[in-house]
Order: sequence, then C-alpha cells, then structure tokens
Amino acid sequence: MTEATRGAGRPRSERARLAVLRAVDDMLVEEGYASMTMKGIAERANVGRQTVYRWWSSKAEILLEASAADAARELEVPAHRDPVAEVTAFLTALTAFLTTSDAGLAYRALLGEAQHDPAVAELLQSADVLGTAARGIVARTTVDVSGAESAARTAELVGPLLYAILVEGRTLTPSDLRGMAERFVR
Amino acid sequence: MTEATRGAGRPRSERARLAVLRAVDDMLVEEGYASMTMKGIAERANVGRQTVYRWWSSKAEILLEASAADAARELEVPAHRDPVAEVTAFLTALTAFLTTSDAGLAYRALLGEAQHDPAVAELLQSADVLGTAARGIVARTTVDVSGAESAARTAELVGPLLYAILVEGRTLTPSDLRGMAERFVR
Amino acid sequence: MTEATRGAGRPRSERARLAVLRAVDDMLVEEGYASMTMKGIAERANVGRQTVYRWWSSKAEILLEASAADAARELEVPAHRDPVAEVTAFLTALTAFLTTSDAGLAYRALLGEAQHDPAVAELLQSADVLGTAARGIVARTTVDVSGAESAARTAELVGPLLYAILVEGRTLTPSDLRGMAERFVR
Amino acid sequence: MTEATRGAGRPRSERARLAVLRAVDDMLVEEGYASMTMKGIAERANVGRQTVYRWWSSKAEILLEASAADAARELEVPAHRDPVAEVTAFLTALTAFLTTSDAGLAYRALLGEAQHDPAVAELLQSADVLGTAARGIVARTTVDVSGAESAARTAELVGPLLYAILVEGRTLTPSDLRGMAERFVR
DNA sequence: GATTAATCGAGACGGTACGTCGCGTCTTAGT
DNA sequence: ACTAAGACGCGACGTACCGTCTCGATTAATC
Repeated sequence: MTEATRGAGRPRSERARLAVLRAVDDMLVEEGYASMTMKGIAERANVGRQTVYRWWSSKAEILLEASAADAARELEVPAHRDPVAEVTAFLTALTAFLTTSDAGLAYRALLGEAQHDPAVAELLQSADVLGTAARGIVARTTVDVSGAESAARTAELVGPLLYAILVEGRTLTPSDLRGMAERFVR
Repeated sequence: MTEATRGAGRPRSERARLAVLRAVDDMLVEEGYASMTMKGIAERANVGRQTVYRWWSSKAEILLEASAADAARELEVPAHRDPVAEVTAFLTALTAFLTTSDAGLAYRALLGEAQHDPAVAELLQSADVLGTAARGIVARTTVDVSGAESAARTAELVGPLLYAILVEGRTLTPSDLRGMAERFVR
Repeated sequence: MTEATRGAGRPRSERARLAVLRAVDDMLVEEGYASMTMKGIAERANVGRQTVYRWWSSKAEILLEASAADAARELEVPAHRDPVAEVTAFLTALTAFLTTSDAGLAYRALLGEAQHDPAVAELLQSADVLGTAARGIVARTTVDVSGAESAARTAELVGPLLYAILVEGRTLTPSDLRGMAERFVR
Repeated sequence: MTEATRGAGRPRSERARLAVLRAVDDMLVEEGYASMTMKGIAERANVGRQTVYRWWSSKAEILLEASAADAARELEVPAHRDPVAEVTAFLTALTAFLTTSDAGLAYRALLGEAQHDPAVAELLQSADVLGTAARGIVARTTVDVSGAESAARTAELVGPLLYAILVEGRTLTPSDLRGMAERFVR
C-alpha cells in the first residue's frame, strides 16, 4: 500500500477537497488573507465546517496547498546562455510573482503569518518555494558553488529584491532588475 | 500649540499610556503577537478598554510606539575606520535584533502583519526603522553614492540577511556575517 | 443595598431582558420547546448571544422567568361558598392551563425537562406553581388540615387531573371535572 | 406473513439488536437521558450508525423497547384478599419503579420527552405501561366499575402518587402509601 | 457452487447549535 | 474631559451530533 492504507469507511471526497482549495484561492484575491475565515471558506466551498477541519488545521495550511504548485511554476525560468539575462529573467519573474500573481499574494500572506506563528514558519520552510527556484538559478549561473557558498549566493540573489518589495514597498523598473542581475553575476 | 491644544477637562493620563506600552512589551514576549488582544492588553495594563481605543487604533500601532525607539537604538553602530568591520558590526547588530531582541520580535510581528494589512504596511514604512539605520552605514562605507544607487545598496546590505533569517530561518555564524560584509564592500 | 450593589460599569439593559422573555414566549408557541435554541432566541430578540448566556444558563431558566407570573395568575380562583363549585372552578382553570394556555405549555415543557435534568427539577420545585395554587384551595375547602395531611390532599386534588392530561392525553369534559371535584370534597 | 416476509439477503443481526438495547440501558443509568446520543449509542454498542437508524428512529423508541417489558414486570402485583393491602402493594411497587428502578428511570425520561414531542407522547400512550398495570388493580379492588368510571378510578389511583414524586419530588414513607391506599379504597 | 441482495462496521459528507472569546461601541459612576 | 468598569450587538472559533451517503466485507436464500 503506497498511499494511506485505504481502510474502511467512505473515502475522502475529491470534490470537497478541490472546492475548498478553489474557494481559498478566490477569497484571497477577493477579500484578502486577514478577513478570510475557516467558516467563510467552508460556506464558500459548500462544504461542512468539520470537513475543512478534518483535513487542514489552519487557513495557512489550505493556502499553501492551494498555491505551492502555482508558485513553483511561476518561478521557473528557461535556461539561457547569458547568465545576466537568465538572472534578470528570474528577478523579473520573482517581481511579478510577489506583486501581481495570486500565488505570490498567497506567499506573502503566508510569509507574514510565519513571522508570528512558528507552525506556519515551519510549514513554509518545508515547502521552500523561493529557495528551490533560486538554487536552480544559482547552480546554473555560478561556477564552483562550494556547498556552503550556495546558501549565501541564494540569499544574495533573492534577498535584495525581497527587501525592496516586502519591506520598502518599492516598485522596481526593468533597469533596476537588470542592475541587480549584473551586480549579482559580477 | 506646542503640545496638543491642551483644552479643558482631565488631561491624558501618562500613567495609563505607560502601562499600556509596558503591557504590550511584556505580552509580546510572554505569549506572542498573534494571541495578544486589545482586550487582553487593557486588562493587563489595568486600564479601561476605551482608553486603549482612544489613543491607538490597533495593536500594531501600540507595538510600534512601544518598540520603535528601542529598535533604532539597537541598530546604531559606532563609526569605524575599516568599512568591513563597520558593516560586520551592523550585520551582527541586525542579526541580534532580528533573532534575540524584544524590539526585533516586535518588528518581525509588524512586518508580518504588514503583508496582509496595508494600514500596517504604511505605518511601518513611515517609521522605516531598518532603512534609516542601513542608509547611515551605506553612506559611510560607500564612495559616490549617486542617490538612486543608494537604495539599491541598502537593499544589498540588508536583503540577504533578512532573507536568511526571516525566510529560511537560518542561524548565521560570525564568519557568515563577515563573509557577507566583505562581499558587500567588495 | 437591597438590589445587587449597583456597581460600576454599564447597567443591565432592561430592553434586552424584555426582548428575550418576549422572544421565548413567542417561540414556544410558534415552534415548540424542543426546537427552540439559545441561538434562535438571541436572534429573535435582536440580542447578542453572550447577553443571553450572561443572565440565564439555559432555555428552561428563561422560560420559567417568562411564564411563572402568568401561570400563577391563571390558576387563581375566586373564593366560593360552595366547596364543590370552588374545586370544580379550580380544576377547570387547571385544565385550561395545561391544555390551552401558553404559560401552561411552558409549564409542561419545563416539567418534561425536569424529568431528565435535575437542575430544571430543582428550579421548578422552587417555583412550585401548581402546589401554591392547590394548597390555597385545599386550605379553604377542607376542615382541620393537620399539616402533614395537607400535602396528601394537595396530591389528591391535582394528581388525578395531571395524570389524565399529561400521561393519558385524555380530554376531560365539564362533567368529568365536576365528578372529580365531588369525589375530592366527598 | 407471520414475521416480516423474510426475503432474500442477509437477515437482521440479533447480536446488533441486543447490543444496542443493552447499550441504551447502561448509558441511561451512567450518563442520563439528555446526554445520550444516537452516535454515542452506536459507538457504545460497537454497531454502525446506520444500523441504529435502520431499526429505530429515535432514542426514545430504543429506550421504550429496552424497558417496556421490564416496566410491566416490575408493576405486577399478586392478587390479595384484602383490597387495601393489594393497593398498598401496588403503590409501593410503583414508588420503587419511579424512584429506584432503571426501567422507571427510562419511563420518566420518556414521559418527560413526551411533554414536548408529540411523537414520543403517542408512542408512550400506545404502550400505556402505567395504565395497564393500574387498570388491573382497579378492576380487582372496586365493585361495579361502569366503564367510564374505570378511567376516573385509575387516575385517582395513580395520579396522587405521580404528582408527589414527579412534580413535588417528595419521598414517600410506607405509611404515606398505606394512607393513600386506604383513602383510595374508602 | 455461483449469484444475488440485504445486512454489517466504518467513517466522511453537508448541516447546525453549542458555549466561549474578542471585536469596537455604549453607558454608567467616579476623578 | 478623561478614567475604570462592564454590558451591549456581532460574529468567528473549534467541537459535537445530526441524519445521510458511500465504501468493502459478510451472510443467508435463490438459482
């Protein structure tokens, strides 16, 4: 048995699972993370309240399941011969993700929640959406990444952009991003 | 009017104000931001609920008032002849601030809240605790900072560390910080 | 202090109190005791749920407060020279109370609840609606009631009618009641 | 068809039926009628929830089936030459039934439920546990019971005791019962 | 002996009431 | 005018039980 023993009793409803994920996705955009409630999610999904609690323990958990796949896809960047071009493309994708995309909106909400809820913090780190995407770029654009250095390079790639957007709330122009990419590559 | 018109009637109670700020400080450490409530703050401070609402409109606002001064002080770093040493000192202070300090705990909570509450975001940007401290370091350690470049340099100084701590939850060694500082200065 | 110390804070709202009692009265008639809920009462009375719980601990308690006064009034019977006539009048009033009156409907519901909830049983016995009314009749229509005998006579007056209505669900004619009264007086 | 057409398919499980009746009996004593639930009964009996609903439509119905036979047996009183002695014996049995016996506990619970649930009321009247037992006594101890009078006599026999116990919650001594019996017989 | 059909246990489903908690407002008396 | 106290209407919390609905597994009677 590869998959959760398949025991007795009525099996989990895929219909309900998808309805909840869909509801969370929609509600995040329509009304924002803060005013989203477990009760509201259940009602929006036409699902019993208990059903939500049975499979997820918080709205953060639902949101992560609802957006992780989208996030990973949106941060994918095709390989490119020119390192600067590739890094620029990644930073552009990351900017779009953080400022425009629905999945990015979810990511910001989760990252925010993680600052005052250790459970969410762990959840988010185990998914490691940004890290995974960034490490790919680092590996392809940097020569001899000596393990320990990889982490530092990742932070240098993602950190400045994250700071500019999440902390300063700044809007970055394409040339800002190009500059960042050049400095990153040296 | 130097102070706030000073009309008739009983003046604002300094005792109540300090009790509230003190309560918020303590409660943040004891039980965390998320489970802190306006009701709880008032009771802890032995203050009427209305009194809290009269002077602050959210727990974020109280928390900012309670911790902004401490934050600024903790991020001050003495000038140093060697740029690398100064930057390392700043990064060390920032690390301590974000991982150990009470004021830093408050800052993280506020930064988190800001991700899903625009009002808090604005509040936090207007205080700009990190930016102010970082810009001082940038100005002293970099030659010819051409206005626009200053912002980019600030992001490069603070961003990587912020990412490592807030997003990755990583623990940084002194040599990690030294390395970061060297790369920052070139 | 005769009344409950009259301390600090906003005083209890008489408006809310009456709205709840009124709502319970109406709902009992409209939908019955069983399907009445604390939530429903609060909503019907346009009152917060907490407000209901603050002053009453169960729907039985509210119902008793709402109907005790009415019940006592409905069971009052004017003194009469002829004992048989007076007892007949009382039994007629009691029949009407138990089968027709709103207050009687409440009483039956409470008496029912009392059978499986000791708290309600005690509540109901302390009010002692039926006993009070019946003892008056017994005292006026029986000579030399030697204390201990009074209780037995009360049971003989009220018991048979109660059994016929509550247990058998029988409908009693005026001549049934007259017969009961005659046998009671001898 | 003597039994229930006996079609194809798996026959009803006697094991399950008895387990449910047993569970209800036990739970009534252990936790009381009010806090007994269909879910709890099923779990206690190690029986599927659907199985309970398939054969009974409410806990009242189960309880009646579980206790009716016991009740009838407990209220049986041997014939006696002396009418007063026989009536006293019956009242004593009835008192024990209502205050001590498990079946009596069930009866009180059902009688209570009947006050606010017409379905239970009908169910209980169709079983008529008390009436059947009482009518036997009335027939044996009274001469010329003219049909219509029988009902009145039954009410006079059972009513006062029922009132004393169920409404007043009084504890009756043997001499109280003897007195009642004497007055009943004249 | 295989098929058929109703049962069994388990347990998820959409609902809804529970009693509690915090919200932000209000109404007191007291300073 | 401001204070502490505390009730107000509101609505989300997480839990429990409702009665229904699948599931796979039994268990006879019928073919």
